[in-house]
Amino acid sequence: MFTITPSLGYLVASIGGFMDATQSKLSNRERKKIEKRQRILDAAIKVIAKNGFQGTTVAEVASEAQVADGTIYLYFQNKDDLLITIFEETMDRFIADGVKEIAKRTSPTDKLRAIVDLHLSGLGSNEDLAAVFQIELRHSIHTMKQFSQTKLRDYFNIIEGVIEEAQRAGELRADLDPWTAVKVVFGALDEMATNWVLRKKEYALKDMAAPTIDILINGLK
Amino acid sequence: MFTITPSLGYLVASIGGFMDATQSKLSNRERKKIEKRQRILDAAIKVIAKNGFQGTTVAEVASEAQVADGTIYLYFQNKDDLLITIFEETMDRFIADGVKEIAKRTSPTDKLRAIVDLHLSGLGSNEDLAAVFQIELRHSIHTMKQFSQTKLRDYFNIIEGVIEEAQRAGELRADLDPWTAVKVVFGALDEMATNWVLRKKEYALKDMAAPTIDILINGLK
Amino acid sequence: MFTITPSLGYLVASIGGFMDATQSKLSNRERKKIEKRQRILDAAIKVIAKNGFQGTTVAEVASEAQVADGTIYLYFQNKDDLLITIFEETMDRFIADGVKEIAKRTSPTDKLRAIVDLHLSGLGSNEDLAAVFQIELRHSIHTMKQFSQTKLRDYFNIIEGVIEEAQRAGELRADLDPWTAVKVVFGALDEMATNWVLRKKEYALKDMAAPTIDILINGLK
Amino acid sequence: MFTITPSLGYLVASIGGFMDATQSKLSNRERKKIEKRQRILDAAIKVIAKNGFQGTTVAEVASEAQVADGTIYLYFQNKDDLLITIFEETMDRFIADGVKEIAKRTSPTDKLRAIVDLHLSGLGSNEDLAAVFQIELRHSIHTMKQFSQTKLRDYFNIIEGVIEEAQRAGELRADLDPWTAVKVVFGALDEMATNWVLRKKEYALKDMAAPTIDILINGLK
DNA sequence: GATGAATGAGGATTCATTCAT
DNA sequence: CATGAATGAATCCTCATTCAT
Repeated sequence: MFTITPSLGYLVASIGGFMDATQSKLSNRERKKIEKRQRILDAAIKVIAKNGFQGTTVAEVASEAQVADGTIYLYFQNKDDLLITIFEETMDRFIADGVKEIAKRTSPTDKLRAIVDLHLSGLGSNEDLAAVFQIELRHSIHTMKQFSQTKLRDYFNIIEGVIEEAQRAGELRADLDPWTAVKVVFGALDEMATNWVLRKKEYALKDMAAPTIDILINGLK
Repeated sequence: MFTITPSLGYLVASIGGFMDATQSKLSNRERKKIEKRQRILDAAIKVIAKNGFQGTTVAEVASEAQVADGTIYLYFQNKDDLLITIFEETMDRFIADGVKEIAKRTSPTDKLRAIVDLHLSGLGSNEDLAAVFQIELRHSIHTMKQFSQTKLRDYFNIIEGVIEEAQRAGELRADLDPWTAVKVVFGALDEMATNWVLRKKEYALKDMAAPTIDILINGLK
Repeated sequence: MFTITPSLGYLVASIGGFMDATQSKLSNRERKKIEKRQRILDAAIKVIAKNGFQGTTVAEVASEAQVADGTIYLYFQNKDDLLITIFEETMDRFIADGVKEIAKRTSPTDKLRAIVDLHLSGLGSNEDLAAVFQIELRHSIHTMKQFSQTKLRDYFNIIEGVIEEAQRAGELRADLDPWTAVKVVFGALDEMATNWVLRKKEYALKDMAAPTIDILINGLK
Repeated sequence: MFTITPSLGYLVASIGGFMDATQSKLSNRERKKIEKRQRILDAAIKVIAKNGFQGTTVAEVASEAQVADGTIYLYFQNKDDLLITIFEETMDRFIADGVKEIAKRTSPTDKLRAIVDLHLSGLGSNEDLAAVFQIELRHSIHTMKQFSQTKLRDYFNIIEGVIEEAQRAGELRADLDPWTAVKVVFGALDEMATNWVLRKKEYALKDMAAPTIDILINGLK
């Protein structure tokens, strides 16, 4: 049976907490702040997707978000923090969704299918976010020291957990190193997404889910 | 039998010519220029791998190459050109090597094995080059308009050719779209390399060749 | 009677509008911006007069104006724009003054006298501005493509209008091509000014008005 | 009778010497050097006319003259020296021609006519030279300290001599300050030339000689 | 809280000049 | 004599960040 690794436990909890916060009753002032914060994040995603992170000026994000330059700094520590926040909040959502979908299924192979589906449909539904994720973040993970690779590792852990479970259940070859298998799976998904971004999205990313799953499960079987 | 696609023919020829040129008799002055050019490129790879492309100053490349700042501009049009040249010359070498190795083999599956081997050993033998390739270039392909994706497409074409050949020979499933298969293969290789770079190379990249081939060929079979 | 040519009408209007704007109630912030802008322009005139346009660094203008380097770029697009603005705003003032003085007089010969007077006293009252006008601008009109010769043409048109009026009134020879006469008049004024600048102003420029008028009117009579 | 002012005497002598030098028998090597020097000067005039002095690179002059960059420095001290030489040698020719033509005529008014003719036809026959003279040199006289204004003064002296002679002969008004008259004359000629250069030479400059003389002599009469 | 004017450090690039060949 | 590769000082401009209003 698949169990959430300890390192993921806090996530579910914290996300839950976050959710609660947004749903609880907020004063008008607080609601406006949260909305403005989100407007800035959305503006950042849009602008970074177009110009790249380094090519993006704080001024342009501010303009796109319809706030003053200085306002950005009331919500984020600096330009880097903007990117880090985009990454972390999106990963939180991804991981939470992944955990939830996995919990719904019993067959490990189905769980793997669900991950592939979620990954590609999640990125495929927001072109700008996909561009930021596939291009800008990869870059920053390498450059920025502060960049938490924790979230990424969490995501990998989920996939690994599913694969190990499938191996134990006899649905996938047991002789494979699970970590290598994770990389092949993630690599295939990642390349699908990157390619889709670079090719300017001539097709729907989620349509690539079925053939990808086909090859992967076959290869791992 | 695998045949070099027309679009690749010129490459082999031009590289051959280039090789001849470097081996032919050169004046002292010409030899020095070629050496200095290479010294600058090597310095650029080293510095870009460490600081990222945007984080790299021309002055630092010059200093690393032990030339004056202005000298860089005698050999390259601008900072971008440095990156583009690194990409194109490396790809030329990769593609030429790939074409050569493929020509040596008759079994399509062996050809695929050779590609995986070459890809991972090629990047695994030069850590800095790998970092530039996996991180900085991916980023620049997205941002820079001038970036020729031709070389990348050439490389993809080679892989695609091998896969189609294998399908025709009955060694791989014929029902798969070759282009999707190419992406899965390239994606897996790419992720292996990126992961190796981000994980700071705790292991030898070429050692990942065997298990990767295993999964891929199995999945495509 | 002298009538403002259509192409000049907008000028008078716009200058009027501009004047109104500066006199209307402005917030403190707006007033400061206008003052700072003018301080930069004055600094630029001073420094360019001393070192020439190419010999002038943006840093020196900033230092003279007691602002940061970057501040220059909040008010002007680039270094060229600084020179163009000096030219255009000064010409606007010149032309507006000219039009006003001409309107006050009825005798065409008097109008010509007024132009000569204004031209020489205008330049003679600000040594630095004169240097920029006689030396640096002449150069830039030739080099910079963006340089609007419109203002200069406007000024020429005013002189031409007066000369034609004088010819119609029988005060000046009617057999002369007005355009040639304009060049002789402007040439004389221009040379007076240039000479004064190059000779380091050993005399008052406006004192040259009377003898210049004498020769010109005599020659055109 | 017109007499060469003392300050001009040396000129005629030195020019004579120069002439002799070029006409005397020269070794092949010496002839080639002189030719190369002239090729560089001509190239400089052409390039400076197109790009302005500051916009001109030594490399471009060298390329236009079909010599190596370093060769320029075998013939001229530095970039400035190139411009100064163009000015001085051209002025020498102008002044020598002027002196010669004046000597041929007896009527002071005719002498003035000759000066105007020579000035405009001299500049009008070489567009590039005219551009350099009217635009670039004016600028450099102001900026460069090393710039000898002696030659210009010599030229002015010639015109002044003719005007004084004409006044003594009763052909021109005696009440005018000759120096002012010189400026008006030179100013008119100069403006004609500058205007011709800036207007991209839509007409022949020498055709402006007659109407200009008309106004000037009338005005001075 | 929000603004946006001001700052000034930082970096790519140019080009006159030199000098080894 | 001539070459042209190499130098490196010099400068325009950008933009993240601050802070007075």
